[in-house]
Order: sequence, then structure tokens, then C-alpha cells
Amino acid sequence: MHDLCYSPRFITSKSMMERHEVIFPISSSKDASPIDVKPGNASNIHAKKAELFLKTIRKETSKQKGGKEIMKHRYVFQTRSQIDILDDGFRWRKYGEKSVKNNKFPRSYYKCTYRGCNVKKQIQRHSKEEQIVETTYEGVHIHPVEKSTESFDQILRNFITSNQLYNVTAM
DNA sequence: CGGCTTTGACCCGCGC
DNA sequence: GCGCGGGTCAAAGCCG
Repeated sequence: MHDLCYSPRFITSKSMMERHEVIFPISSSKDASPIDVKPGNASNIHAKKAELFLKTIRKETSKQKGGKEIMKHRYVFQTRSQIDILDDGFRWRKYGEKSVKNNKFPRSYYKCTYRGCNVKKQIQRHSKEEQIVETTYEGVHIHPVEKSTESFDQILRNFITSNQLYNVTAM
């Protein structure tokens, strides 16, 4: 049940949304009714909707060696922000940067610094809408949040509460 | 000195 | 096989 430590629910927690302007679904998707949550305007309904959306992404699979399909823990979401790196409470080490085709902004690659924890994330700014930052998480943390600022303790507390409420699924 | 970025090289899968 | 695009490595350098 390491999933307790980190899941899409964490990203979509009400307090996370209060800190960052989160946009669901991502604007490249076909869904006609994006949820654009302004900081300080996040409700449980927003969190619930976003969570439902993330669940659909969650079904993404990838082929492993031998052709076996495995479930990918890969969650993409967008925030509207001047700052590229949103503070999610985990410690990240940058390990690469690449320019991608048809995009004037480079993509940055980060790894979670916790020993043995293999979670990665990619951060990329939109070339069309420059104020939008797209963050991709891959993997599940094997440990709780490391950074513990006062404000973040609150987020963590809410996060744990919502996990207890929603009966978390492992894997 | 330790932890982190930077940055070019390397690697790998895919389409031609 | 080759080149391209994208992901990762790792040496060097920066900074507290």
C-alpha cells in the first residue's frame, strides 16, 4: 500500500489546488469542458472531478520486454504559473534537459532524490500558451513527503484524510 | 565537502 | 543500416 504515499489524489487534493492553478483536462485533450481552478477557489467538487479525469489517464499501459503490457503510473496535468517547478513537497534532482520538436521551450527531467525511490517527472512549458506548465509524473513514491514546511504539513494532512475517505486502491 | 545543475555524449526504439 | 527524436548518464562546475 505504498500508494498511500503518493497518488493522483495528491495532485488533485484541494489544498494542492489552492496553491497552484490546476487545469483539467490538459488542453490538448478533446474534452470540451476543462476544469480551470483558480487558487483559493478550489472545492471538493473540483478535486473530485479532477480525480475522475486522472483515473482515465491512469489506464495508460506500456509494453514491457516480452510484449507484456504493464500499468503505467503516469499522470499529466497542467498548471498556470510563472514558475516552472511547482512545489509539491518532494525533493527532485534534475538529470537532463532536452529541446523537443515543435516546441520552443526545453523539457526538463527530474528524479526523486529519495534513495531507492524511482519516481520521475518531466516539466514542460507550453509553446502556444506560455503561462501554462505541463507536469508529468511517472511512478509511485515509496516514502512520504520529505520537505515539511508548515504549509505543506497541512496539504499532507488533507491528503491522508482524503485517502482514508476514498478507500485507496493499490497499484 | 555534499548536494545540486548544466550540458554534451551516449543510447535506444522506430520509421524509412 | 542509418538518421532522427527523445530519454538518460556522468563529468565538471556551482553554491551553501
